[in-house]
Amino acid sequence: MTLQDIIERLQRAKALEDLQTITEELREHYATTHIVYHWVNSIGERFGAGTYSTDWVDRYLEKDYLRMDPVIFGCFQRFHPVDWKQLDWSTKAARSFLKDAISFGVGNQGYTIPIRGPNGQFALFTVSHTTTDEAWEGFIQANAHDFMIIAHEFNKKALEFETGTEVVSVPALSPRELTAMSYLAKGFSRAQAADELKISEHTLRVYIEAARHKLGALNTTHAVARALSCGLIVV
Amino acid sequence: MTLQDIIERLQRAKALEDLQTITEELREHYATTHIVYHWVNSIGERFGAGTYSTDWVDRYLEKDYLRMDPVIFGCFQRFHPVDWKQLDWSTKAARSFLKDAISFGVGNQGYTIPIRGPNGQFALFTVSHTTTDEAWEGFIQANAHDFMIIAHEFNKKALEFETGTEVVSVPALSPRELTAMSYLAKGFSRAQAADELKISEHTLRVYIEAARHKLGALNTTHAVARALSCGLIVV
DNA sequence: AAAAACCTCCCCAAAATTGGGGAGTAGAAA
DNA sequence: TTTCTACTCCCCAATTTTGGGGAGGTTTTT
Repeated sequence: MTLQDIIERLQRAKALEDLQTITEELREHYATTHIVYHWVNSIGERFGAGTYSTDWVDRYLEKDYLRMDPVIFGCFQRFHPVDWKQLDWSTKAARSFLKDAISFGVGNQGYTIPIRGPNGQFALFTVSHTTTDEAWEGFIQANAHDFMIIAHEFNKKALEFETGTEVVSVPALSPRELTAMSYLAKGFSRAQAADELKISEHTLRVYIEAARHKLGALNTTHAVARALSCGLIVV
Repeated sequence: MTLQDIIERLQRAKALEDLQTITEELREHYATTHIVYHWVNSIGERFGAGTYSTDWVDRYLEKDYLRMDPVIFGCFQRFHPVDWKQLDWSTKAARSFLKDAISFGVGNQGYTIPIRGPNGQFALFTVSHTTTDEAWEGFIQANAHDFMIIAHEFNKKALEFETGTEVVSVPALSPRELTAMSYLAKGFSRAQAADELKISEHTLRVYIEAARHKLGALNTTHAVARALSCGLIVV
C-alpha cells in the first residue's frame, strides 16, 4: 500500500466510522501499536477515531486527562510534530498519567502531529508504538512526511463530516464595518475606535450595528467573535 | 534535487533572507513563475519571502489589497490547499485585482496552501505559474504533496525566526474562565450566561475579570477575541 | 439610469457593563 | 503545613453600550 493508496482510501471515506476503520488499517500497514486521530477543543467536546482501547478512552474521559495531558498541551503551543520524549513530563501528574497510559496499552513511544483548521479548529494525529528509542527514531525519520500528509487528509475529511458542507457562506462586511470589528477586537472602546478613525462615535455605531446584523450576532462581542471565527478579521 | 534535499536546505536556513533565496531556488527547480511564502498577521503587518517583483509587493501594499485579496480570504476559511480557480472572483474588485496582479507578472494559475500555527498564526505558501489549465492540473497533482511538506517546513522556519523562541506561552485559563469566555463568544449576555451556568452573575463577572487580566485584555470583547485567537475557545 | 449599498452625522432613554471593594470554602502544590 | 489557586457569593455608583428613530451625499452594481 503506497501513500497514494492511503490518501485515496481516505478520500473515499463517507462517514466518521470509515475513519475509524482506516486507523486500524494504518496500524496494520505501519505495524505500530496505535494510530489515533483526535479532535480537541478546550471545552472538552471531542471526537476521536483510533485504535486505543475503549477502556483507555473511558479512563481518559473519567479522569479528565484532557485537562493535563502533556501531549495536548505541548502540541497546542507548537507548530511542528512532536516526539513525546520532547514534551514536559516534569510534573508529577504528567508522570502518573504516562504510567497509566502505558498500563492501558498505549505505546511507550509516540509522535503527534498538531493540525489546525479554520475557526481555531485543532486536532491531533498520533502514532504510538512500543519499541526502543533507536528503532523509533529510524521509523519516524522514514515516515514523518507520510504521516504529515495523512494527518492532513484525515483532518480534511473530519472537517467535511463535522461541518456537513465544505464552504460555509460568510456574510460580506463593508470595509468600514471590517475596520470597526477589527478595532473592537483589538480592545478599543467605541469612543477610542471612533477617535482613531476620525469619525463620530455615532457613525462608528452604525457600522457596528450593520456588522452585527449581517453576522446575525446578538451583541457586539458576539459579532466580533463571529468575525474572527469566519476569518473576516485577524487580531 | 529531491524533496529531502529541499527540506534539508530549509532546515539549514539561519535567517529570513535565506528563505528568500530558497524561494528562488524552488522556482528554478519546479520551473514555475513564482514561489511565495507569505505571513499574514494581526495588524496588517506582513512578512513575505518570495519571487514576486518588488513593484508588485509595493503595489499590493499601496492599494491595500490585503483587505480584499480573494486568495487570502478564501484560504482563511478553508483547511485544504486551494487552486485559485476555485476562489470567488465574482466581485468587480476581485477581477480587477487579478488583472492587476497578472500585469505585474503574477501567473495566471495559482495554488495556495494555508498554514496555521499556534496563537492564530496564519501564513500562505503559494505556487503560481503561467500556463494552461490542463498543464497546471497535472503539475499540481504531481507536486501537491511536496508543496505541502515544503510549506510546512517553511512555516516552521519562519516561526522560529519570528518568535525567536519556539514556544510562546498562552495564559492558562481555568475551566470556569474558559466556559465564561465561551458563552460570551456565543453571544450570551452576562446575565444569560450566569443563568445557564446556574451561578450568580457576580460570580460570572469574577471569571470574566480574571480571564481578562490573564489575557491582558482591555475589555470583555478584547478578552474574547484573544481567547479565540489563542485557540483557547472555539465558537 | 435606477437601484442598491456605503459613508457620514444626529437625538434620547433604557439596559448592560465596569471598577472598586470584601469574604469564605475546597483542593492542589510546594 | 502553609501557600496558592479556583470557585462561589455580595454591594454600589459611574460609565458605556444598545436599540430605536431619521437624513443627506457618494460609490458600485445592475
